[in-house]
Amino acid sequence: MASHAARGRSGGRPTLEEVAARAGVGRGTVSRVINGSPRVSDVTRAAVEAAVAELGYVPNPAARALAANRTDSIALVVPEPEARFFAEPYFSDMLKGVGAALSDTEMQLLLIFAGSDRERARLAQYLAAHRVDGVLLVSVHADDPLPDLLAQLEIPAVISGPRSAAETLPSVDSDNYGGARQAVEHLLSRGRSRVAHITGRLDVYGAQRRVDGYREAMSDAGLGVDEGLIEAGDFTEEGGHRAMEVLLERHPDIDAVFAASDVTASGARRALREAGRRIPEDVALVGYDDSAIARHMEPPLTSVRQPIEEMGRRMIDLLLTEVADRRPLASRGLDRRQMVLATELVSRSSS
Amino acid sequence: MASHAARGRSGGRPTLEEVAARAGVGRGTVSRVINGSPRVSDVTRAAVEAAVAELGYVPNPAARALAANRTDSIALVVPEPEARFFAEPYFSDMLKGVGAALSDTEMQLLLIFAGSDRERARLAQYLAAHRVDGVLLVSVHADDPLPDLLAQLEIPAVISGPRSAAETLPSVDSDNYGGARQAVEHLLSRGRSRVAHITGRLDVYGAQRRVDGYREAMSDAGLGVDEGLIEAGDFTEEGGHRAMEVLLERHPDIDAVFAASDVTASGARRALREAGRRIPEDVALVGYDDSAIARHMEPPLTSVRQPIEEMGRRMIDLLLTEVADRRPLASRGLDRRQMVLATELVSRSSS
DNA sequence: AGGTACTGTGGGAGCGCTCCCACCGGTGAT
DNA sequence: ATCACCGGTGGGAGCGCTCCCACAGTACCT
Repeated sequence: MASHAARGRSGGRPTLEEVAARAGVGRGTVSRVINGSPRVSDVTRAAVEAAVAELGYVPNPAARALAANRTDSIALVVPEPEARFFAEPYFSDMLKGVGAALSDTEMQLLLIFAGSDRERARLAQYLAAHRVDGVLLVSVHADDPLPDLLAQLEIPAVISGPRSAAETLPSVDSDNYGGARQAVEHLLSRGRSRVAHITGRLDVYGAQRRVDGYREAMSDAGLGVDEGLIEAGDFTEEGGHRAMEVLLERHPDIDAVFAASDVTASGARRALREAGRRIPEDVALVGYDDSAIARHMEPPLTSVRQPIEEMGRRMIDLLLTEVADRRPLASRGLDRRQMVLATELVSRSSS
Repeated sequence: MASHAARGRSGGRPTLEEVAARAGVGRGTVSRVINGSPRVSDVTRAAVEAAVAELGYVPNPAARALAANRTDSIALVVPEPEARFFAEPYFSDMLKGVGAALSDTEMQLLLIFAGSDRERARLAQYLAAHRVDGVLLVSVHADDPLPDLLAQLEIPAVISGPRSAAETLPSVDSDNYGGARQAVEHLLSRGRSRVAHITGRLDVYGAQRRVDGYREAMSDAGLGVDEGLIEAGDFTEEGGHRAMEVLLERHPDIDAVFAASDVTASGARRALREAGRRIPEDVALVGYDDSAIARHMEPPLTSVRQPIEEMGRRMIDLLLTEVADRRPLASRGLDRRQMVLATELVSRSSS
């Protein structure tokens, strides 16, 4: 009869109230069971769970969000046009790690692109409406206003790749400096000495750190730093190609290249081939990211592996902590909030 | 003073009520302005808009969802592992079209992968909670239970690529049959006659239709259909490679291949190269999708272009109509709900 | 015996909207 | 004048939850 009344009344989805009636308990108790509170006796819990199952009850997320003031979803914000998102394996790996970390959770992930001004305006609106409990920021440029907006709206955020050495947001990064050193030291250990570097976009802090690593590895090896061996790229294939052409023109005797990304290395490889250079006989090549591109290049590309999936997972960990701790910002320490993960050199036949 | 009271009371985000007080009107009126109802005088509207701007009011989506019983978001469901999503340009193009169509709207797009059983269970839960107003289904297999689940939950859905000739869901498709005919007729017009076909996954209706197109084009040309010239692929590079090997073994005299996707064609190309066949001199090759792969292949690949972005846009149109019309399903006609878009052959040097 | 404490429970209040009905005054038909 | 009607408006009710306070019951001290 209770069941009949419950089902009959609405014809639509059952509510908490109906489950409560069915189980012969109060609303509060059902809510406790649904939310896994320990303060419910086993008997009652079982009765409620039975009622939930019989009625096919599923909580209404809108009601929950309104009452509890949380959405149970977080956004992965990509401040790039979609095209780059698909082109660079970095993002798909990141998404994989994030997805994995989230699959144990009730949290829903939203993927938001903010490449164009229009998309950014939309995003701002979205955030202002507090449609997410937290934000994962990937690939942010130094002058991006997004972090400030987030701070102003008091939305917890974690950034991958700090914007500078003085990053205030919690961040997860790989050791760009160390990775670059590994790459250069590897090339030097192979007997190369005219090692060039094609950088990434220099408004990305990680790209700068790779340059630092390159410089110091060269200098520590007693080779000094020839600024002419450094040429700016932008993480794209085309940028790598162009930079390599410039470098070859300037220093035809280059015997090794450290490129700031695999995609960049792929462009460099093309330029090297066009110039009749053999890889690795004439010029050894090392990339960064250890993406699918590296494995499938001809010859297979030596590359610095960043634990990107792992980074994604760590970012989620940090973010969920931020979201859970709703303590005032000031009372929190900056202790465990900046993490740096080690890189690994994957040696293949290009070097 | 009103402003002071409004801001002072909560310290948090302003509410409709506070905007109303500030503008000296009732709640209902503010709601009307926010939602663009025409039943508001210009003077009042201006006053409300001013108050909204001054207070920086942004509607609370949770409250709105609860009261209005809609979420203003739709999901793009990809029943594939993420890897395939990134590997196949089909999805990124689709996403682009969908995103473009949605950018004029208040609707938010969610991207949901349902590759693993675990992800599917999550998705089912998500849909049961009615967290989206509608669903876009991409790349659905014939035996997928998702459409039934959606029907049962009464969630509007649009499918890209009908599951069969008797598809009941609204759908947007490209003319697979016609596209295949174009491809084959093109090869025949180039003087080829031993034309092989590497199919897609045959549990995808579109792949079947391409086979139909191939068969009828061959038969209409008076060449008859040699079943030995048809070999099943699965839309992957590896599948294309394998199928091509089989075909070459069976019919070494093949002089043309129509592959069911560019990725498949890429695999076929590799097998042809390995067998010492030149493209197009010995064997002409035509793909399907006109993706970036086709443009960058060597030699550039002739391919059938599907207007994927356009399909994405049309799907959104259909879906938004479904969502708006909340009429009982029975009272609706099936009239304009199945659309088929024309394909176009892009001729390049592989044929 | 009377506290005191704690577990388990019920249910009121309230989250911020939308929906809808009631109402006001002005207009045109009768 | 009378009435119907309509554009414009205010505000009550209610959406389905969570939060929290109140309170019954049991157990364990003094």
